[in-house]
Amino acid sequence: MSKEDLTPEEAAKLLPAGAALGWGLVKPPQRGPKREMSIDQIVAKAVEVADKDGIQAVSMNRVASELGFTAMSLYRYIPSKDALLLLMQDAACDIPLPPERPPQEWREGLREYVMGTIDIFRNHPWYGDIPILGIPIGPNNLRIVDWGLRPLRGLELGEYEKMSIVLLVSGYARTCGMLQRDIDRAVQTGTSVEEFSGLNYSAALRALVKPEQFPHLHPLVMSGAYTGENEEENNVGSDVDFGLERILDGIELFLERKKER
Amino acid sequence: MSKEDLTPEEAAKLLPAGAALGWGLVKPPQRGPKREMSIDQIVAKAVEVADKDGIQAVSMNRVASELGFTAMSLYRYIPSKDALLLLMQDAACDIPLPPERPPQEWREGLREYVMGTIDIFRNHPWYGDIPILGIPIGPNNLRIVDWGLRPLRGLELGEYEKMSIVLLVSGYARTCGMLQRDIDRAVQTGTSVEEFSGLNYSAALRALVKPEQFPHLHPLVMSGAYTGENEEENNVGSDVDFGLERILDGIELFLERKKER
DNA sequence: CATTAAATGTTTATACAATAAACAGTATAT
DNA sequence: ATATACTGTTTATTGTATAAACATTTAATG
Repeated sequence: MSKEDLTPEEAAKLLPAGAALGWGLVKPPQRGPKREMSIDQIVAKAVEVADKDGIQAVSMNRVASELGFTAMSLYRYIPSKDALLLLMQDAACDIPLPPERPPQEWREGLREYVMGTIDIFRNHPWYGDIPILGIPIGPNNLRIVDWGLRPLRGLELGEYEKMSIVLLVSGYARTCGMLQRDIDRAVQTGTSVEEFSGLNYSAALRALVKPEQFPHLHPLVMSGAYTGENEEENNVGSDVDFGLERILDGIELFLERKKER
Repeated sequence: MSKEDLTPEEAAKLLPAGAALGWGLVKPPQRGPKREMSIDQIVAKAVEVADKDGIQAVSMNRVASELGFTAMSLYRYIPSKDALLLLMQDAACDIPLPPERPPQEWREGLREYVMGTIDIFRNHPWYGDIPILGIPIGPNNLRIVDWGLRPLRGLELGEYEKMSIVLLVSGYARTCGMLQRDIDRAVQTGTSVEEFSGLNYSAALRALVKPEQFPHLHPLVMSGAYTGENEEENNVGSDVDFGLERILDGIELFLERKKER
C-alpha cells in the first residue's frame, strides 16, 4: 500500500492528539445521548475568552462554565487542554484570503501575506503565546502556508527554495506580529501610568545602559530609538515595511542572479 | 532633574518585578540571618532543570527541592515565578561574545550574531517557550542587542534604521532557533517511533493535503520538502543560510542605494 | 421487543501548582 | 539590652488538569 492511499482514519492516528479533530476526522458517535455541545462551539468560546482575558484565563473550568457546563464535560469532546490550544491556534488561522494576483505581482502578494498574517496576531493577542510544538499541521494553518506559497508559483524556484522563502517571510510576520501585539498591550494598559509618572522603562534604561558596557546600544537608548519613541519618524508600520522591503529585495536579487546563470 | 540622573534604586522601581534583580539593584539586606542561597544559585538550578526536563518541569517546588529547601524559601529571593522565568531568560543570554571585526566585515559580523543567538536556542530548548512580555530589558539580553548593533557601527545608517535591521536579523535568528530546537526534539524522542512504523506526520499529510484545497502546498508535501526530508539537499544549516543571505543581500542593497543618493 | 453497548454530562477525588500568612529562630542596629 | 529586620519552614488557600465512578440516554443487536 502506497503512502498516498491512507484512509482519513488511518491518517488521523498518525497525527498528534488534537490535530485529527481539526481535520474533522472523528466519526460522529452512533449511540448515546445527543451531544449538547460541539467542538467548534468549545473552541470558539475558548478563543473568545482568550481574546478578552488572555491565554492564561483559558481554563477548562472557565470555558465550560461560560458554556453552561462542567469542566469535565469538555473531555468528552477534546482529549486534553493542549489539544484545545492547538485547535484554538488553528481556528485563529481560519481567515478569508485575498484574491489571487498575477504571478508578476509576487512582491505585492508576499506583502499582503505578511500583513494578513500579522493581523492574526493583532486580532488574537494570545496567538503567539501558544507554544509551537512542531511544523503546522492543522488545516487552516496549512492553508496559510499554502497562501504564502501562492505568490511564488510563477517564479523559477526549487521546492526547497520556495519553502525557505515562506519560512523567512512568515517568520518575519511572526516577529512583527508579536511586536505589534506588545505595543497594543502597552497602549491598552500602560498609557495612563506612563502619563502620570512621566517616566517609564525608557527612563530606567537611560540610567542603566552605560556607554562603557553597551557602546552601541547606548546612543539608541538615549535617543529613544530603542524604546520606540518619536511616533512621527517611527511607527510600527514603517518598521514592518522597512524589514519587509529588505527581505523582498533580497529575494528579488536571488531571482535575478538565478536568471543570469 | 533630568532622566539621566536617576539613581539605580530609582531606576529599579520603574522596572518590572524581576528585572531589577537581574541588574543587581537590590541592596543586600543588613540584618537577619545569613542567606543560605543566592539568586544566581536559584536561577542556575532552574536553568538546569529546564535544560533537563523542559520549562514545564520548572516549578518552585522542584527548583527548591533540588537545592535542599522548601518552595516558599525561594520567595525570600524572587518575588514570583514570572520573575524567575525572566531571570532564566536573561541568564541564558549570558554568553561570551566573539571579538570585534573591522567595520567592512559587517556581513560576517551579522552572520556570527545570528549563529550565536541561534545557539542560545539550541543550548536551552526552553528559551523560546518563555513568553515575551515586552522589549528586552535584562542586562544580558541587552548585551545581545548591543552585539547585534556592533557590526553596523561603521555603516551610514540612522538609529531607527539600525534598530530595524537588528530587529529583522534577531527575529530571523529566533525563528531559526525555534525550528532547530523542534528538529532536535524530534530527533531525540521521535526517531525510534518513526523507524518502527515507517510512517510519520508526512504520511498523514500526504493523505490530507489534497491538491484542490492546497494547490501550492501539495507538491511540497508530496516531495517531502515541507516536512524536511532528504537531508542531503536540505539540512537546517542550509535553510538558515539561505534566508540569512537573502536578508544580508537586502541590507547591502539598501546601503548601496543610500550611497548613490 | 428486550437487551446490550456505547456515549452523555456530572460528581467526586487526586495530585500539583503558586503563593499568602503566621511562626520560631538569628543577626544587626540602636 | 532590646527592637527590628531578615531567615527558612509550616500551614493553609485557591486554582489547575484530569482520572474514575455514576446515573442517564440513545442506538445497535439479539
